[in-house]
Amino acid sequence: MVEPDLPIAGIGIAAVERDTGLGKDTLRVWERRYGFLQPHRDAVGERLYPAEQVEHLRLIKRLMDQGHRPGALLRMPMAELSQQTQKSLTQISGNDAVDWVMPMLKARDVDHLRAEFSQRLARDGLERFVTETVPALNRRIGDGWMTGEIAIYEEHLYTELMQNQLRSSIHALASRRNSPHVLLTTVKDEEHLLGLLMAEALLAANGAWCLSLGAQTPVADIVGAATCINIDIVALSFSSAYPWRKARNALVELRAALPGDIELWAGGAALIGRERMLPSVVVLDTLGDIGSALTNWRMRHSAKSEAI
Amino acid sequence: MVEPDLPIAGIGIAAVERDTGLGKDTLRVWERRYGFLQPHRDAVGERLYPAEQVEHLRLIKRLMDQGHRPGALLRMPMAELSQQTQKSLTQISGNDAVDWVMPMLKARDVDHLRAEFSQRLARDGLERFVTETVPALNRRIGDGWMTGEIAIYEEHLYTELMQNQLRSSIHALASRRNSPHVLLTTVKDEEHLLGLLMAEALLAANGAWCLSLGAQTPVADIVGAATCINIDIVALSFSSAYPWRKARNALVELRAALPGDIELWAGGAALIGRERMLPSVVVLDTLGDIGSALTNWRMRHSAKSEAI
DNA sequence: TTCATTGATTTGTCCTAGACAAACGTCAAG
DNA sequence: CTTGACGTTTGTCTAGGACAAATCAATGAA
Repeated sequence: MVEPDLPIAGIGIAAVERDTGLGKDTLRVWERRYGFLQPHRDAVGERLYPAEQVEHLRLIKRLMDQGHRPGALLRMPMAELSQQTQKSLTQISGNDAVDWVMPMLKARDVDHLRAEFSQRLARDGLERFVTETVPALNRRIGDGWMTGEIAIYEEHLYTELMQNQLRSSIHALASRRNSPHVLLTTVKDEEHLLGLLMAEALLAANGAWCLSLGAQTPVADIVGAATCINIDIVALSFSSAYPWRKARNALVELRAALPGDIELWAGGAALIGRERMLPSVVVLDTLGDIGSALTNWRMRHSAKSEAI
Repeated sequence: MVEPDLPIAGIGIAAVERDTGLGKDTLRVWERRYGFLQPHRDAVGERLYPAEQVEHLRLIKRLMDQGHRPGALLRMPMAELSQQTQKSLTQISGNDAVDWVMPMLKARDVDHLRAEFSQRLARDGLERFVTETVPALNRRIGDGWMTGEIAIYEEHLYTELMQNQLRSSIHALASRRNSPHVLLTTVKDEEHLLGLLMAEALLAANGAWCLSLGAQTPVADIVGAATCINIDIVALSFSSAYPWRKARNALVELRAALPGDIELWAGGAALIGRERMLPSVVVLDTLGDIGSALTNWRMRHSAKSEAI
């Protein structure tokens, strides 16, 4: 009876929300206010977005994540938009040091990718690998996705392989004495684990005792876990795709719910440049700050325990 | 200027969605239809949910995930609700062989848990560990959560530790010749990774070359990846919480989209006893079937390649 | 019995349009 | 250069109506 997969006119609004990260309400209000994007309607009057409009929306989202404001972008025709993206690309790449990843990914050469990751990690050391190589690779992959150079599942594949690499590195590390117990996780709707794993790797490499709860832990659970397991620091990661407003709300809520003697550390692209708006939260602008933040913690902590 | 943290009357609807996983629309329509949960309103008329109502909602969500229907739960008072949870677990437990896990979990003794997992794995071997110990532990943990014996984050904690254990075991294994290339993942809305990892561990232990894409890969991406990476078998996992009808639809859709020479294997509690309804899909009733299914594949495959 | 089909009910999601406040850009004054 | 006031932009909330997908209950067929 149900025989779909006719030449479909588009995808529903929920699917667009999932694919682009733009809320349903936002999509509807853009349409109402700016007359921007008139999706088709199905027999019942529900919106059906054709693939090219979704692509358009993803471009816009990407530029918004880089700091552009919606108002301007929405009035821009598609051509000018891709021109904008080109501009933002050129300032990044040009880093030939990571271009080796693309051919391997295109060739789906999983075994060689794994080997290359291991080799570079062994050669450069975990700290340099995580602070330099991995971010460069991430950017290269992100660009490749933007330009259509690689497909979505290839990005997915890269992420999965890198996560495994990091996990096994972390597993091999032991914690030092006089080091904080750190609880790592992400909040609801933030499912990017890669940034969290990178942070965990650096923390572990610096001797911290780490416990990751994985992605999307409810606030109440974070508080429960942190207070019961004798945790010193709760660390959260927010990817660039995460709306800054939601991140702030989550952090404020968590800070209020957490005992005062447990520190709250947060990092990720979504928070860069917003430190001033988050009092009583330690905002780490870059991965490199983790090391010094840990040193700082140790100093404060040893001073305090000596004082007692 | 912004000075929150007065004795707050509750949290906003977006925060409730984040914490409970129930959609905003759903929360509003429940209120309209069943008069269920009348949250306070702030000065602007926006909903403010007190903590106890959020707790109530989470209990309901939990029971819904176990297959109960909303209609009944929403009319039930809080007391009867917790009674329900009690009932559904007495039919299980009674396995003392895994009771050691509870005290450790209650004591948040992470280091000892890790050690205990490693030790049992080394003693019993990966195959027996995955087919016997882990399922028994999973059941024990599930019961403990239902009885309120352990908190949600403790379950979360257990899952995370066990996943890490399995991942590092898998990492140490190499694939044999004359073994299939297997792509593992779950479909949209199925986020339980533990079952998938258990399957991957068994496959890898039997010499298969495994590639996991993690959870919730879109069907189109699965097909794209499988056809490009020279995959022999696509393996999917469905937890007991997943509606079996949705699982069937996903499998049928995937089977149709996948080239005929790629096999489709599926397993998990959601599929038990439904094999007959899924022609041209290899349904694995128990984890123990994986070994024989692999042997079977090897026989068929070596026979075929000799025939050529 | 066991399995598929039909019809009634439940339940989640989408629709419209109005409203408001937080975030941001701009300009002026210290 | 920084700080504060003001206007604009922009996301999210609210309301009730509507529909279709999922599920339950009962029926008929193998």
